Amino acid sequence: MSQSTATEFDTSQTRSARGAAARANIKRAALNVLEQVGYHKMRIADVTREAGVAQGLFYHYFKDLKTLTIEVLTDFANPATDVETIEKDVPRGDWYARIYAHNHLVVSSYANRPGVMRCLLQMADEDAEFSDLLRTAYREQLMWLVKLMPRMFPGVRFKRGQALMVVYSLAGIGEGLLREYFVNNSATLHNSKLQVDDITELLTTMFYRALFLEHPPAKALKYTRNLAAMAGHDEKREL
Amino acid sequence: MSQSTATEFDTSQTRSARGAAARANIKRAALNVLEQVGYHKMRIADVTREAGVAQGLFYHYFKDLKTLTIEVLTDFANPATDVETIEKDVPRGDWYARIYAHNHLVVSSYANRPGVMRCLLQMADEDAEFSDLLRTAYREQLMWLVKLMPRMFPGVRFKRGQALMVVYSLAGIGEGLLREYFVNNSATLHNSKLQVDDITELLTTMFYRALFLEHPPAKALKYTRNLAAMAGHDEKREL
DNA sequence: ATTGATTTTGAATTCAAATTCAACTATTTT
DNA sequence: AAAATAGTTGAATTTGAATTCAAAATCAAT
Repeated sequence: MSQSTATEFDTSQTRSARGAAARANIKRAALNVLEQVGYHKMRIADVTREAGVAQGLFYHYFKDLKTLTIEVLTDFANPATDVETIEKDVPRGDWYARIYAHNHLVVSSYANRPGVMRCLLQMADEDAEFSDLLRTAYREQLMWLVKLMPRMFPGVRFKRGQALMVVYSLAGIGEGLLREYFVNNSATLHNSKLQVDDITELLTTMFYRALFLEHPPAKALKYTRNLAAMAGHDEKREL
Repeated sequence: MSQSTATEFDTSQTRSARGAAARANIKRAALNVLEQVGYHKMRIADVTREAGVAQGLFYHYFKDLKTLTIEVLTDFANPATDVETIEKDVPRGDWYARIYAHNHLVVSSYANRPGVMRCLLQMADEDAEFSDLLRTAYREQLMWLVKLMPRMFPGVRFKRGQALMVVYSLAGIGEGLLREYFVNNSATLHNSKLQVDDITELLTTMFYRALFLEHPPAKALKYTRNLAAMAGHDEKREL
């Protein structure tokens, strides 16, 4: 419910520029604390210490930690939802590039702010309203593909809701891996020292393969080009 | 740290069958509470009320909520990790059936105890040791496939760690969908009224497609047979 | 430079929930 | 059936953190 941008006034909010700055300062501090310790371990004292203000000031600007956190996380997540921006450099009809662009945004977010990404999940798990917000945004992101599926594959007579289910399953390709790689910092996965680009490429490749039953065009690939030969199902090689 | 099975004695644990029963009763109650309200909202009073005992009794058997929860969740998750059992009905070399069997277990768990599945994630997020436990088990599950990849696809020269990354990305196919479908009870997804079997089939199909660049054998399919035609990338149909 | 509004402080208070424990009950042993 | 041991109760206490608030500091306007 609370609004998205930084400087507005809403009864309990700021009356002057000074106040707005103080309020923003607390939000900045909160983002740091969230990144470091996560939502459940965060305390009001942590935030005010990080902000360098007295504990009581917190209540001048925010109702409670949850309200503050939701506001901070909403600010953080909002830019990510603008499909226009995401696809701005994508050539028309270049599906690989299009999927890549979407994935790149997510992978970057995980790479840059793993702690905050973790908090998005924590808060979605905590608060139904915030959960809806995120899930709706997520679904919107997927809808362009869902709507296209019937035209993309005119030979398929999709069942009710089936295209959506397919896209959701595809969209999951990244989640587990990114969490394991960036949030949990899995030593096993970090054995293969990968950059954001490599990971994005991997996810996009797998997505593309499941969607089109084709490996993406070789010219677009670096890290996964060698996987083009990963195909066919040789009955003779069992076990 | 704490051990897995129900009836042992470990200083603070039971000295008689009666005690063992009381202890088990509290665990049973805890599982119910976890299913209903989740870990973060669970209170000791909730558990003892559900168990029908006084609050003080809790401390006779458990150190704190976290210890109890980890024990309960470990009991819950353990049966799921036995690869032998999972694959017992799978014909040798039937990859579709093999992947299906693994997926079926996960989908069933989500369908039967969505709340507890949610708690697994909550606790993994909360406690590093438990997180390691789950993640290690998860990785072990994936390893059979990882180890097989080089023989499966002799034409591919895998880079260091690449097979693992590929398998992790595939394994993620289900996660987001299952969470959305069962934990969040997404109205949008529930539009297509699906059974456990259908969902398992969908996930398996997508997994199979990304892995082999082939649609699974039609005879194995019901819900996703129509998706076989979802293939090829027709350059002419843009937008 | 005085006034009035806004911001800031930090110690005191409140609060929800965990934790303790002395007394009580049930069961087993001798 | 008395004694010893184990299990159980629930009211009283402790804990840790949120919340309040009277007083102090800052700032903008006249």
